Amino acid sequence: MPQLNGGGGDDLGANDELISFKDEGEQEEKISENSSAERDLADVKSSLVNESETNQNSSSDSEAERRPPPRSETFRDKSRESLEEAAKRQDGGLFKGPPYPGYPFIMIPDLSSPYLPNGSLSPTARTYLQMKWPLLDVQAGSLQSRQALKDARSPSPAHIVSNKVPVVQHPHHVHPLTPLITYSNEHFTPGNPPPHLPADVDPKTGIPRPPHPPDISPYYPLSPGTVGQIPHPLGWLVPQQGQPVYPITTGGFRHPYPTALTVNASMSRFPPHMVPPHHSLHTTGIPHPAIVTPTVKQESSQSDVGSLHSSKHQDSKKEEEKKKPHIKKPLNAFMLYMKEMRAKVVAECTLKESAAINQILGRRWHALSREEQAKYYELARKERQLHMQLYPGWSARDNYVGSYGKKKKRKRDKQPGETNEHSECFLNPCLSLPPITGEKKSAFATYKVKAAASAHPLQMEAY
DNA sequence: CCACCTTTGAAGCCA
DNA sequence: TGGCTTCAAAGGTGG
Repeated sequence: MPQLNGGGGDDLGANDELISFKDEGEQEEKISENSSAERDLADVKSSLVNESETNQNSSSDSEAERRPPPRSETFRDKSRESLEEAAKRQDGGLFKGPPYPGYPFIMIPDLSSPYLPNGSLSPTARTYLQMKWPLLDVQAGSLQSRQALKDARSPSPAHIVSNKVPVVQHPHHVHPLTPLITYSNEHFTPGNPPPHLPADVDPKTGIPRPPHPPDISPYYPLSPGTVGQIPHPLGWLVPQQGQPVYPITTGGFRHPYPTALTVNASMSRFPPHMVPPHHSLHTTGIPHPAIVTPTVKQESSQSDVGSLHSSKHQDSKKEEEKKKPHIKKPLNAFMLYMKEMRAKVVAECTLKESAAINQILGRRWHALSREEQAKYYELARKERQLHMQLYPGWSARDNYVGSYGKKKKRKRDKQPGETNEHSECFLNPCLSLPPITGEKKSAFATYKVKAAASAHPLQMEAY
């Protein structure tokens, strides 16, 4: 059941993602913490040639073996524990951060008071809240009531508001949708704001500013100066460009649903009834990029080509497909990571082939610390929530074979250890990466179920 | 022109 | 319930 049911209550911690973290072992954690991304790539570049040999000799160093199966229970226990501890800490004084650095979702035990006693925003809180705020807004949106009702932890609507107000009023905050709208504003038409939107457009960026409710002062102060006062919490997402709030994407990080996020931005500012239903049009009337109309998506009806179908039938089919636009799946954490890092890897490794890049990215993904991965997990969770908001009736099943006329993806008939890495490695040392696909997948499948047992309501219902 | 490759994660499907 | 499959992005490659 794709319905969002627990989005409101999981705000504190995205437990599903918490348990999604691969317990890579403390040893590897330390290693990854000590290694910067750049160094990682450098390592990949410089040592991968030998690494393939090393891996052969020391199979124990393989990804799969180095990382024991996720200990979801322990992990969750730690999470709860640290949550409580974090709460104590916040009560007691300076918010010093989580006792378990690897569990960033519990950094902010109380969103209603993300500030330090001196009034400043806790750095960690700041970082988290910028990812959190959109969710708060979402909460206040269409799902607010039912989520609040469903999850006892979820604050009442009043609380939601009260949560939101102090947060958004903070003078140093950045756009609450920052994490989500860092992808693209390419669909914004600065001079032509949606009719329902107030013509409050940032003169410099052309980004429509959210309205400032009379009872809420500067809701999302997007003035560049303000935004620039603090480091962008999602610098990992935001290319260092002139537009910190809506950095674009060329090349690197084009969001799957830039307009969706824009919609979310709008949604966050508008009452639930204004939230667009699950159709392909954004509130601005611009088709949602996550929605690929069959005419654009070549693969939609290619199976019909050469068949005996009449053009009439094809036309009707096209019409049918037009009526049912293809809504893409929300990106998962790794996909988001790939989007961000691809350009960098391409630049550093002088590679262009995505298969090769993805291998590197996959490796780097595993080298990320939990904190770093947590950002992407959290963002992915936001993505899913937003996606559910935008397309309440959508299900991944809709994109399954047959439902959209897509061809069946070819089966992967390679054996687990049988990759073409060697040939590619010959061409490029960056590609000497250990094959870890099968093991990881099954490992994930295994712990996923465990995760479900203790997952937050969002996933609990799915299982 | 389009499937394939390659990665991880989410979710669907099936026994 | 567990395991497998599909899809999401990306862009070069090859049939």
